[in-house]
Amino acid sequence: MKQSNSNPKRSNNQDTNEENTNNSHQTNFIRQAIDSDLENNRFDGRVHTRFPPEPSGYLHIGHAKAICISFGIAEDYKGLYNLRFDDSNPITEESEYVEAIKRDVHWLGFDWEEREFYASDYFETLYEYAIKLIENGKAFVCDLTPDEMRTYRGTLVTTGKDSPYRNRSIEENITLFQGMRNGEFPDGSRTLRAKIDMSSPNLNMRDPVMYRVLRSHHYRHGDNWCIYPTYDFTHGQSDSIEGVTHSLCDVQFEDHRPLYDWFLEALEIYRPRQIEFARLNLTYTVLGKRKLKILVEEGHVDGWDDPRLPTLAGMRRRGYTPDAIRDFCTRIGVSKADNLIELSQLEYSIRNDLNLRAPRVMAVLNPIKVIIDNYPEDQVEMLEAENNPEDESAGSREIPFSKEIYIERDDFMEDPPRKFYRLAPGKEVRLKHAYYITCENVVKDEDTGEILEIHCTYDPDTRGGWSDDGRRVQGTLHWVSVEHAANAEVRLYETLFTEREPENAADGSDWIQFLNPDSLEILENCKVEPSLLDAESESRYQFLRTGYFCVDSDSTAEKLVFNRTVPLRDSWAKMQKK
RNA sequence: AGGGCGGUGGCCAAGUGGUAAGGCACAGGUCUUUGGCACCUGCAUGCGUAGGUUCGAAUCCUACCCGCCCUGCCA
Repeated sequence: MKQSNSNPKRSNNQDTNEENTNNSHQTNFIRQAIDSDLENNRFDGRVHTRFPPEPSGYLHIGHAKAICISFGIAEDYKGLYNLRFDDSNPITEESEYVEAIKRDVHWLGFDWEEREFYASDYFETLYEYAIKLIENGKAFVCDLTPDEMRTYRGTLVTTGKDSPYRNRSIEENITLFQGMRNGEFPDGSRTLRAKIDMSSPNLNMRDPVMYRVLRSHHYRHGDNWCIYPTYDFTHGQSDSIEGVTHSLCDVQFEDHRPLYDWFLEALEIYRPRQIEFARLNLTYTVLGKRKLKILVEEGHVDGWDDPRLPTLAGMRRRGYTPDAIRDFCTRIGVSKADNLIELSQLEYSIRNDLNLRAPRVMAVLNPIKVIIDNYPEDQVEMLEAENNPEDESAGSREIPFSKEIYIERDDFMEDPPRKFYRLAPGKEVRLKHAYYITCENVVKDEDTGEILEIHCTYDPDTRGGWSDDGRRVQGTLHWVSVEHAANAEVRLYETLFTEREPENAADGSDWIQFLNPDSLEILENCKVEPSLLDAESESRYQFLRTGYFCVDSDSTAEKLVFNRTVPLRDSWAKMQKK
């Protein structure tokens, strides 16, 4: 019955497969730097990293890259990694984001154990650090307004000028800074600044702001503070406090590294090493907190977990697996060069993963009815179907077959072109797991000419899809029994943007104009095999011959809802385009 | 224009003076009860450009060109 198994060569390919997938020992410049630190015993043989998101938005695939780099390296080196919320700006931060970020990092498969930290928990220490710098004459309270400060800072090509408040006495600075903390001054009226060098070519070194007066409710510390430290005065010290060895971040912070080092040296505290890498860019989408936020808040998409979004929440809902995302991250590598990764690279990783784990199932997206004239009127046969040809342990199931079935409208053509291996008048095809059928005629709507039903005959000797006479058929179609079909809504997604680089398309123009009006197509009238009736939310399937789909959270027993994660590769479609 | 960082095939990316890994994409083929998967083959006489050093240069030197980032009391 079940044809003695497929290709024997398949099992021999394990080795090559292994090498291609297991890229975790790929080297890159960061690992080399760590290797060298290990050799020189720079951090007593420790490797300790961190991922420091600001809880002001959801994580996206670009963050996944950063997480995989920082946490992945720590895992490989048998080191430790911290999750630290960089929450020094109360205006944009919310605990909803904290929860979402934790959920997403866990989902990706990383466990930071008890090492969950909040930069805001270091506020008191940071304050003491600030006092210490003032006492050492390395920080001062400045009364310049934001506008004035901008003027004093100078430009890229001209040096800045010292603030007139730069030479206050230590005592006065202490008093004033305490006054700032005590709420004696209005928002924005004073800042605490590091006393570095107003003529530095690196603008970050031109007496950068360390503290600002800001009466804003902190999601974690309420109204305990009315001064908040800036990123520069928070990040490095947080790394230092936590004993991080390698602080891996985006290249945009390269210019901040001298300042990162300066604060730690001035404070005479432990100094981690910051190393920068290039952020991820992906074709046909935007990555970047503020842009994603605009898409969500202006209603261009349906929330942070809209399956069209490159957020981890959206990708999860779309059907992406953590393994696929991590595989993607290792495949794209790490360097400092600007990059723009092709979407096909991501799609490869998810197809590759789902091919091995997603059960096959039959679903007709655009149904057309087929009546098998010579099949007994009320007969129902249960036919065996393997669940996954790539995984024997997945077993098999039974699916009902009867006189009336649905097939895909695209699988029939009245006047087919050459090489159309599907159903057409007079042609014989195989119904997957079932029988060979031959098309005899079609019934059309007299007015519109639309095909209403297709009449076929079947060959009872081909049960299971095999013929003893060695006869071969050109094509194999998926189908669903009319009587047993379950109704489903299927959501098909295209890229969110029509441009490969929405941000760099027609120069200077607004990226949002390139939103793809066809990014979502809803098919209401899909017919799926009954085994799907008890499919759980987020479970993933391969709809035979069409793509990978997952059960959406909107799905109910009355109305199944599926999201298309990614279509199968389609060489027939490709051929037709030529 | 000042500073920082980059430039290896369509897209990523190894390469660290000894004669251009690998992946994705693409093209062709084998196999096939998924036009899927898998498998095979092809795909940089050249590493931003021009000079130089060397027996030998993507790797070293010089000059130039191009790209990205930096003028928030955001991170």
